[in-house]
Amino acid sequence: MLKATPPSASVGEMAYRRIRSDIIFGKLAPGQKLKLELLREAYETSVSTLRELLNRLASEGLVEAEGQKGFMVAPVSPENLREIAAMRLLLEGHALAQSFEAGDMEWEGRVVAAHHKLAQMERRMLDQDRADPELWKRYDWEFHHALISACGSRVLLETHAAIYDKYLRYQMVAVVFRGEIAAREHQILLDCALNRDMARAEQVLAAHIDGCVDDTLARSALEAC
Amino acid sequence: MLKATPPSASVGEMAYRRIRSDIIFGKLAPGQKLKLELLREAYETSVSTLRELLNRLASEGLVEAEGQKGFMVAPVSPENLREIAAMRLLLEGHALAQSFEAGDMEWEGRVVAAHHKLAQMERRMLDQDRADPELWKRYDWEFHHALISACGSRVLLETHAAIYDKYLRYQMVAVVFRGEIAAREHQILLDCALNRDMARAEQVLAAHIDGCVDDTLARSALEAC
DNA sequence: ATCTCATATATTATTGAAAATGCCTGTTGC
DNA sequence: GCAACAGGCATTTTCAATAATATATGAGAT
Repeated sequence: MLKATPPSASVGEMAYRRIRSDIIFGKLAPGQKLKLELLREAYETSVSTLRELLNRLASEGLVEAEGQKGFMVAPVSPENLREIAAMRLLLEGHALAQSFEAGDMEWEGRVVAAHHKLAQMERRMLDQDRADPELWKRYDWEFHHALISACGSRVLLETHAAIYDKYLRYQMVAVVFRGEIAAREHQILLDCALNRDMARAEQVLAAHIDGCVDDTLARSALEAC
Repeated sequence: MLKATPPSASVGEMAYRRIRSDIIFGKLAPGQKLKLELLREAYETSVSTLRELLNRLASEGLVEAEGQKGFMVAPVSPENLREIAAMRLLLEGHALAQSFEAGDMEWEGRVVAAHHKLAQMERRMLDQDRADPELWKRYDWEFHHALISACGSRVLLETHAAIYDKYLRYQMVAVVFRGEIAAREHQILLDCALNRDMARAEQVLAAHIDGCVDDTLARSALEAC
């Protein structure tokens, strides 16, 4: 997810990242039609290159591609959010359990480091000082990813990453900041990780995700979709 | 998965299905380099169109796309098979439980119908008479899909379908036919569904999948990868 | 007024060619 | 003999133009 830009990247790869990011962070609105000609100007690339990455995004589920009628940003709905949240919980919960089993010292280091960065950021966000949602969400991702990084399954990690990004889009369209609650839950998750307390971790993770879903649904006009 | 060809389909869509099928059924070998020019001739389409669907397949994980070096069929490995099998079990098990909860009469009908077709096919396979692995595997898919079709989550069903196809490729590269065992397990799964016996279903499903994995690993030269 | 059909416009899907990049080979210098 | 560099070939990546398809517009009939 949102990898920091690797040294060199092809034109298509750059455009892919930009469009993907613009969808996730709501600059391209859900349901919006994606006209090739307009995108070509906006992202400075040719239609063929565009079609390549739009197909990729369609396969990921961030855009829809009903045949012969072009592309549009994947629409959002409360049901879809709930399904994605449930999916995230299923994948992340399972990965968490396996990570707790297999995690070594190296893993603990990653978790502690990621939590430190996230916690600092959360403190800053609460001070209203320099709120940078994109960076904050990157740290949130890095923490959750670190927690499950010892699960031992690439397939699981990749599937989780794909779902996480879709989940993230919902959070961004209704810019939620459940600062204090989330921060406390992150703290608890860290403690659970270090003590390998899976039962409590699962519980907190469920509350963490469900809470965000409720918040997102409540604060946005999503119900009206 | 392997939808029966819809009435009209665009050139790209046709080529996509053919290549996808050729990968899953082993006509395009794992690790094989996919040269645009050769594919263009073989599938009678242009490079740009090809790149569109190769990008799609790359996003699905059936081909790899290391940047500036073209495409190749996704390689196989024992670890990857085990990860995919574990993933299938996680998704299918969860979906099964929810399906058992929510399944109505309509669902039971679908399950019974799908099982009937599959059972007939399995009988035919055992007679060595007209062995058609592609059709057999389609029915296998339809049965497993019917079982979880009442789970209530599109996201879950789509994610499961993607994983199932990758799993299927492993079965095809080492054409396994565990006829009698699989048939009996399918029968038990049907009974469990009608009786909503989730505990036993989970158990059988795990054995079903694990058994196939062991068989695939044992019968193929996959260990050497 | 509204519905239908034909025409025109806009948009997408597909193609083939040009530019960029990686890869192999053969040669030169040490 | 071996390593490194340069040139040429193979392949991929990107582009702009053509063909196919869908959407919008408007005239004529009911």
